[in-house]
Amino acid sequence: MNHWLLKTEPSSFSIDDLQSARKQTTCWDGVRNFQARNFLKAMRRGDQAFLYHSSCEAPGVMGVMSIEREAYPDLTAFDSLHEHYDPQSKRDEPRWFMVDVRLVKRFSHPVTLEAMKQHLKGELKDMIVLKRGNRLSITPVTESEWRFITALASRSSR
DNA sequence: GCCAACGTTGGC
DNA sequence: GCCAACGTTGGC
Repeated sequence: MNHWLLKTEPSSFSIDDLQSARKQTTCWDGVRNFQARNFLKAMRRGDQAFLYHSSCEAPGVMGVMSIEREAYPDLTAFDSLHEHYDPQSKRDEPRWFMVDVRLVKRFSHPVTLEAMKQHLKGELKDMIVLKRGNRLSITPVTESEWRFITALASRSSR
């Protein structure tokens, strides 16, 4: 099983939105970056992913999701009225993909970016999302990073 | 609102 | 294939 981190701006889609979604499941659409897309396509059913809030007051990991459906064509790319429309993505040759995710656990105490930065020289020194200038909306998370962050979340909720 | 960092585009 | 210009991301 692999682990991932998926960014979202809470002003457009937040963990609240996922929690109130039917079956607490949604399609993760709108990814328009090739590297991120390739990670999307590498996801397997049962993989787990952090839900990360970016561009907000307190950026950080808000909870855990599971991959419910593996990559399939992102339909919003075909819709000329959609803000994520991409005329270069064709139905018979899709350029962009999405997966379905389900909320598994909402942290009672999110692991903030600030908290993660405390470990920049330790356990999280290689974490992609913490690297300067990082803009990738989907990144792999190593097994040890995953364990460390979930431990932080349970520790701070005591 | 600012600005550094980065990916993409397009002219050559 | 290079690279400048441009648009976007995201922390602060």
